[in-house]
Amino acid sequence: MKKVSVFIVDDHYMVVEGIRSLLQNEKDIEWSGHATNGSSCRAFLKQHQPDVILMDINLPDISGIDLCKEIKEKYPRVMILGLSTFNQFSYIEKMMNNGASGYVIKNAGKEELLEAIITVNNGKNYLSDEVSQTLRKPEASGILLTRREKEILLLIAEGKTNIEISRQLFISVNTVDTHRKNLLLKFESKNIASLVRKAAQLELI
Amino acid sequence: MKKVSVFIVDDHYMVVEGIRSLLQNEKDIEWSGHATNGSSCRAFLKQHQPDVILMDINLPDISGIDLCKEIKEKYPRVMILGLSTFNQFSYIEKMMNNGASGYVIKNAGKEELLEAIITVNNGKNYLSDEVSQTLRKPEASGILLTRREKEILLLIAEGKTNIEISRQLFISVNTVDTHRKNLLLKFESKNIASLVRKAAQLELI
DNA sequence: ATACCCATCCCCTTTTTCGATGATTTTTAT
DNA sequence: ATAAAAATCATCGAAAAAGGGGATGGGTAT
Repeated sequence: MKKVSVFIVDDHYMVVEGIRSLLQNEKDIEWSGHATNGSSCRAFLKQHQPDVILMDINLPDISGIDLCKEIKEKYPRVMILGLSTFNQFSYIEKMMNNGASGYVIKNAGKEELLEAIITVNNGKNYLSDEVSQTLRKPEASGILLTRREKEILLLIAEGKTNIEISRQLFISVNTVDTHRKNLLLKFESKNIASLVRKAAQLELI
Repeated sequence: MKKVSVFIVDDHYMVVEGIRSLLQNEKDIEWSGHATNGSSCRAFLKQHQPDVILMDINLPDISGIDLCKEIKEKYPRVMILGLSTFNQFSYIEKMMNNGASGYVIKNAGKEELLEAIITVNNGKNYLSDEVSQTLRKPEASGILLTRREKEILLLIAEGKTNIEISRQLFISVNTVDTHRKNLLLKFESKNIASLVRKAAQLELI
């Protein structure tokens, strides 16, 4: 069986070093290299395409979420594993929506990391129990938001007014207002302040 | 010269592995062990006292900030180096106030880490340029609120209206309104949604 | 003593949100 | 294919917040 080549993008030297150390003696894994930011990652990919990229969400020059999308558009055969300190719903969701095949938290052990790499290399998705549990979290808290509602919740939390949101999404102010009202209902909040706080506590924003 | 024994407390396995890998061939350093949470760290310290502890700020069972204080009270001779993903004023400040001798960001390289360990082991403080730069501008990350403003911020985030707040605090609605305006100014927010989000992200509410 | 910050209070106008309903079209799921 | 869910648009009035002024005492630190 051919070795799986792994490339890592993470600005935290200690994490890169840790993963290198974890993987270096694995016979099925080939260390392809690493980058500490988005642009050097792009430069590397022009020369080589690894099988799997481990990608941190927080990079100095670009969000790992955007970089993920960009890479999947150019090199769809490269599998991407999100990598982050945070087991946070919004991050995981965005990475998966942007084409990532899995998501691993940095406290994962060697076995989990290996399993994740092998799994996504075989074209399947990998989410650890912990992560997929987090993906189900909004249900657990009893608040199920639609795609549009999540989108609008984010914009509200950024401080956008209804009119600004309506322009940005090319919909009527009335529609934005309706979504806003539905959000207030779902969060059992009587105003935006308490809504934003609850959303922040559920780590939805 | 006696080797410096180093113990690490971090719940991120990959970081522990990375640091171990970085330090394992250093002749001046002795790997003392690691813990992934506060309680196993306490248990270890009852048996052995390393020269230096590398301590993550975000631990599952206790904040590294509190743990730092606790350890320095019991074992003042143990030197503590804060370790975090974040170059954030409030964290650095709290760690140093609780007895840490230094603070290292996880993207630090081998040389910096070594220098930090050696320096704090000699009883001196170590702050990287990056970190001490952050410490010099408190306004950058920390918004200074007055007592009353904090109080009112909390009530706003709970969804109270100005009138409700005024009744609760036995002050005029106008006063509450003024505080609200000042909060918006200080947070550079144009409405409550963005204010609450920023406050939540700074963990003020 | 004299600035300075804080907390308090007041007025005004414009903009936005909230609350209550109703309805149509588009998507999604079974 | 059909039913359910989501997204869309709308009107109305009341309430609240945003944005702009200005003003008064009470500590407190130099």
